[in-house]
Amino acid sequence: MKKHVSLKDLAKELNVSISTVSRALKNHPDISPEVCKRIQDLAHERKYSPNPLAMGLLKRQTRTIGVIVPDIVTHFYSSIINGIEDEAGKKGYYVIVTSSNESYEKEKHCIRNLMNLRVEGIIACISQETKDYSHFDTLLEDEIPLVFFDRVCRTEEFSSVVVNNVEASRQITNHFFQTGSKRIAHIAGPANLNISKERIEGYKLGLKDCNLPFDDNLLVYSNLDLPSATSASHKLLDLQNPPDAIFGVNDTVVFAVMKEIKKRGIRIPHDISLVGFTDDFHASFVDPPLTSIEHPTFEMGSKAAQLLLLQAENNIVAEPVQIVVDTRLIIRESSAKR
Amino acid sequence: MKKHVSLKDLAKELNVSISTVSRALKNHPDISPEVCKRIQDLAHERKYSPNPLAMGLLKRQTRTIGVIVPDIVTHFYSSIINGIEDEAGKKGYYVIVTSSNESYEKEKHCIRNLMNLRVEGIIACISQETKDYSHFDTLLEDEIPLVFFDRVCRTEEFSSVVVNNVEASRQITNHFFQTGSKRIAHIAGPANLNISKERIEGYKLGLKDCNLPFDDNLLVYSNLDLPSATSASHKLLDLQNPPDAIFGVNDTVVFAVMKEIKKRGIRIPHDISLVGFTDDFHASFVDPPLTSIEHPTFEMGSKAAQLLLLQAENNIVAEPVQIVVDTRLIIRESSAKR
DNA sequence: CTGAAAGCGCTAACAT
DNA sequence: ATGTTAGCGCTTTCAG
Repeated sequence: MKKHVSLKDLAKELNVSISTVSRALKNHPDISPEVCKRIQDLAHERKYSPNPLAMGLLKRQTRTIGVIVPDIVTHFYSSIINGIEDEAGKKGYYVIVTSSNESYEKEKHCIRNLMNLRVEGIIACISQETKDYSHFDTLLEDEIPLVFFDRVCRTEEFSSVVVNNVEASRQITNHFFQTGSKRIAHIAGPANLNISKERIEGYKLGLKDCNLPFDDNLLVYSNLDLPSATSASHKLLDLQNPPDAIFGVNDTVVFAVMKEIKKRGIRIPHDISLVGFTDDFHASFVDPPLTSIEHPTFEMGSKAAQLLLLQAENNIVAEPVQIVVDTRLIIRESSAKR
Repeated sequence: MKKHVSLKDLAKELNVSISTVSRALKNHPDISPEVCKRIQDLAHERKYSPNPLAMGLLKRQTRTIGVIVPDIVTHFYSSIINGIEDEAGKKGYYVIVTSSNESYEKEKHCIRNLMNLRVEGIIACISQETKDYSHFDTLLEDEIPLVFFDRVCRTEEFSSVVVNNVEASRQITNHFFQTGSKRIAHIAGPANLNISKERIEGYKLGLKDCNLPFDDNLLVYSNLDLPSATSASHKLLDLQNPPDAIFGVNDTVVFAVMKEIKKRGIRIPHDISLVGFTDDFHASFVDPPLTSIEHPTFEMGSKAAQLLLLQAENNIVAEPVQIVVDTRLIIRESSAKR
């Protein structure tokens, strides 16, 4: 790699001082127009660009923010990253994306890494394993802004961007009832996650709305991977009195359920209605097309970035706020019993 | 954001010089064991970590590599990014991911950005719009290693990781013939891309293998987005003598075709066999499950990173090599005519 | 064994 | 209007 041209190089070539060059490139009024032009021309010719490391060292800032996602290949996360990068890019920030792979240990590692890198803030979605939240203390201590999205914790201390989980799953439950389902089941995520708890709460509220009893057998827990979701669906389908409707904590889980249902020759939605939760890009391509809760992912990402950059740019840690974005139930054929 | 502790801070606290601290932390043999221990203990207590900006400035390296993808939400790319990050992480490099959004202008912008950031190398997949390749000259001039993957150019000058495109689409064509198809169509990508050209070449070779004539009407071009793919499928389905088999340049295109076919009540694979090309994670979830060419995406990413880091770490621009990874035809129901 | 000094590239206060 | 200097955090000669 060749050495990039520096102010010093330009200064030497033009027989002026480094500070003159520095000022000229910023159109400082003190510099005489001709000198200014000569310097700018040469800088342009030599393709000068300021060294961000030197600037960062001087200004004690890296113009970089870190992102921690449970995984990067799920459409939900990559789409949120898209929103984050868009917003950050507009403000001249770089984004370092790291993945916890749903592991608590890796999550801690990501934080340490990003802090060592001197990011000016972190946007995170906690891993499904994370039950202890003390690893975020260091951010508080060092006054590094942190914004959570989707899966959150310590919301009194950190800002967050979430969806109306309770309302959304209540809506799903009601939708099931309105389309003729009576035994509505829910495959929840890991019990420690707020999204799991809130979606369960909405589920129960929905049952109440419909005057349906809560049946213990119809609420099962699953980790957020295919094998776990498959075995969760076994639990439901093997019941003596199986459900006539299932909704899962997210689309990935529901895709697995769908596969299992088809394998058994059960018809969707005739025998069992099925609804997902994040409206993955592919929800409309599966067969039958999946009813799901549409998340404004890009917007969630850009909002989280806005929240973060507001703090990073002003070098403050603001009072925590929580932005709740609205979702929308997209009704497709998987729940069209009637 | 609080100031991170520096060597200077530690030195002051212990009444020693900065250089002593620096040496102690590296277990330099010159430093007396007790002093060494005292320093290391304090450093640990104060959570000292070296400032990467200062190090980078000194060593003229950022330990950062840049990635340019056409988009980040497509599973193919996010999975490759996964492989890149894994490999880079192991070697202590950070990864900055940027997206061209399939735009030539944005691609140029990404390169400029990454170079200004002083990345030590770039891994790129060119956008569908890119027909002129001179924007990569600057990398050559500055001797910054560049590795292409999937969609490549200037392979005499830059290393690359690609798949056996010709062979794979030849295999698809033969598979169609063997399962009873006679009028085999191909939806190709933009004509400027190597992947389009090579897949067309394999298609033609496959036809020859099967003694099938090449029919101009059965080869249509599409951009790599849903609307364009939809209109391409119209062209094929509206033919007086429509095809009985279609394969597309990638899965995204084929998903769009599938939707269109279903809308018209045509049966897959009974009336038309369908085959994709990247074996997107979701290929097995659509209905019917999609036959496709499985790409070892994670491996492609890590191989590209290996190729790049070998150069970055040794600060050389090596002789270009091309790694061709093998793909595998995964036969599912969308092409199971018999 | 330890410290002082220079320099990586840059800015800004302080000369001139 | 331009130059000099100090310092951001670190390593590495060179002195002692």
